[in-house]
Amino acid sequence: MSVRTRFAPSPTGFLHIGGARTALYNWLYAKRHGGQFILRVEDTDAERSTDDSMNVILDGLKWLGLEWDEGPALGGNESRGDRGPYRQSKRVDIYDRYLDRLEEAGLVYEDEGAIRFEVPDKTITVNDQVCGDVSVNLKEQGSTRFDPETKQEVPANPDIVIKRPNGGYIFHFVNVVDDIEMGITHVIRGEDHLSNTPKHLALFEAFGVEPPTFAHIPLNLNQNGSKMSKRDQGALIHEYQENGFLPDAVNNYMALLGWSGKDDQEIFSFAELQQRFDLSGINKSNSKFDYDKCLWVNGEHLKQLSPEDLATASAPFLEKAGIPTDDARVPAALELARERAQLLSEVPGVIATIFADTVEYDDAAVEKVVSRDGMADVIQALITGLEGVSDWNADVIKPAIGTAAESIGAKMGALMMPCRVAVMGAMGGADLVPVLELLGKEEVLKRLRGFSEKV
RNA sequence: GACCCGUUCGUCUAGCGGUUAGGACUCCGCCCUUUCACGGCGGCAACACGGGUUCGAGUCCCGUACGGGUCGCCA
Repeated sequence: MSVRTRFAPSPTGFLHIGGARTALYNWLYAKRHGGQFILRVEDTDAERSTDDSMNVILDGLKWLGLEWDEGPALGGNESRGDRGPYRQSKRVDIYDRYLDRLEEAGLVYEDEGAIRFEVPDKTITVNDQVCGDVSVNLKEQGSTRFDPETKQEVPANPDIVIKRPNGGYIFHFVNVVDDIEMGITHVIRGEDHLSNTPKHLALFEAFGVEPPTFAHIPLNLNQNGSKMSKRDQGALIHEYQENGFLPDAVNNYMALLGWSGKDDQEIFSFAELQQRFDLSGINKSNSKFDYDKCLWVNGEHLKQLSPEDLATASAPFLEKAGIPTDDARVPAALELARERAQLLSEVPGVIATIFADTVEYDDAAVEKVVSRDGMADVIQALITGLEGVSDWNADVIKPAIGTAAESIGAKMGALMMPCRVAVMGAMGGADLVPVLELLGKEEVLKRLRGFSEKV
């Protein structure tokens, strides 16, 4: 039987990193085993669900490259796949049919207008692929309830509500019905659902259906050790896109948060993840999100990007910074930028000066250079030395700076930083000599002369 | 509070009875670069605690502590 996994988000208006990671694991598992990845939108709570909030999630999945074989189509009501519809709000007739079956079997009853499913009084064991066997008796466990207000145990009805008085169906019921109807073979979901799973198993049994394989993955926590909320840094997928992360880098980092390839490899291409990912590599304990490491992973992916992909990925950020993407110097500039940027959003900052009409001087950097003795001579030597360069390319420029240094009895190193600040405006940035080449002789001399007035 | 899951450097992790407990991020040195980075090398830093089992426990068992989760007519 072919593997079928699903991601079943509730349309909240955000694609959260926890949800995205769950989607990733389901996607990888399905692809690894040549199966299908299904997207199903759990919008039974009509008041909270809008098309817009659903589309945010769909957009996020598409950005990550987690395309679904079956599910709703972006922006509209069309869907692909023959087991739809893939939005629970459109599946009410199916749920009605399944409820009829439970009624015929005498397993449900009415309670103050709601419909309850009577759970069996016996031990139910979840054979979880990550957590092992977990056993519980729902009748015993659910016979009391903790009241957070009074902090006391109060009597409770262990039978689960599956339909509201207003006719709306409840998560546990629709989740199981849809997994049956959609032929889901493997349920990979957050560990917060582990305690719900015995209820789901009871429903599978009531329908006489063999349940899917379950794998509950550990949760991602924030730096404080509590569940990531949308306010935490790195929590929302669309922010990764805006901040200049590469989708594959985000996938890479998410995979690492809870899964290990069991060797020392940390950087995985998307294709490698598909090859390597397996449930046996999922670890049991919750992890804390580390933004710094996520940045590092992104930087590594940036280095490995082909020149073409780098250009494509950088384009929106260059445009936002006013750098013309059709400038012939852009490819060379991007090569200079990639090795010192961790985010695409940092790329323009590294190379902007190449395309600028005027230099933006960093006051601290200028101060540091200008305060040195003999700086006027240094700048003048640079001007004179570079004026004499006829064939303007890096191989000639660099020795010319050395010669200029000799002319005033200085070492070349003593000229590099002043030259950098004079021409680029700051102590940091892209490799100096290639920048000089890209800038062109005329512009470099113009900047040096302009700077000499500051000295 | 009851039930469930977990616990190796600050963080992500390797380890599946015998290891100088390995790697990565971060941080700090040094080297390379006659600039900024990259890179290379090195350093700091961990088996929650207490009992067992065993010739021998990070690895197995039981407690305790701590963390997380669930206990809805949310998903």
